[in-house]
Amino acid sequence: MNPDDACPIRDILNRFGDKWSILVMVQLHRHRVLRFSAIGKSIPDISQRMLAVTLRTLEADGLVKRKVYPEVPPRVEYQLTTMGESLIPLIRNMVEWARENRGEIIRSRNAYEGRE
Amino acid sequence: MNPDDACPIRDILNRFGDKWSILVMVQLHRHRVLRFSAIGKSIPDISQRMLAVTLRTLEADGLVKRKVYPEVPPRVEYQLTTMGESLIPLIRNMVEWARENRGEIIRSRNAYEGRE
DNA sequence: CAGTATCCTGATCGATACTG
DNA sequence: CAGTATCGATCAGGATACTG
Repeated sequence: MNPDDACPIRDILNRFGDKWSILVMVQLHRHRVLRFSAIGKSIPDISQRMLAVTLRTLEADGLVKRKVYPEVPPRVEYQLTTMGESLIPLIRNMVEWARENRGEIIRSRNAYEGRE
Repeated sequence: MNPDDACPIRDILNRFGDKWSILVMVQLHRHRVLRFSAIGKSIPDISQRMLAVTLRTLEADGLVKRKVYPEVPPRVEYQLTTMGESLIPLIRNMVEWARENRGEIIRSRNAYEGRE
């Protein structure tokens, strides 16, 4: 009843409400481990900047682990942490819900447009 | 072609990534039915404008039903649609996850700050 | 009461160029 | 390869005032 009940979600969920975080996490989950450039290829329309920013944020939150190999040329590998993996089932549920309801939402939007 | 067309999750989830949609839906779920001003009171820091905008979007998407009573002064009641209700369990899971992991995320953020 | 209409600010995001 | 730096555009969101 207290609005604070939903407050933790605001802080946390806002991170995944951004444009790329969920997409990056899904790719990392699918491939287990990916290099920077490989994530970029798996998400063709993400810019280098936004990929870096997104990975930095996910890393800071402890959802993604970053491992640097001291080689030349440099190699950096990313993978989900245990906490990051624990979020995957929830993301999957959301995707599933979106798939099931997308048609109705689109229809509703069109109807709403037409009624004014 | 818009990438949102190909990726249902981006189109749908972006709506709930905004600042107020989830909070409004949670309030409507808890009270079953609420008037405009009552939602505002249950979410003290939402502006009148953002409440109206959020409700309009949720209504357009078919997640919230709006009922106007032809009275003076006007009375308008909002409640979740069936589709809106179907989203509540997923939101609850997200809130639950956020509660369980919030501590670790905060600690991770602090550690990340300190390491550079 | 239940909203609109304006105006404005800060954040988000993208393009481009550059680097260890 | 794996980034960072800089700039500019776009947009979500807030403050305030007004209305049927």
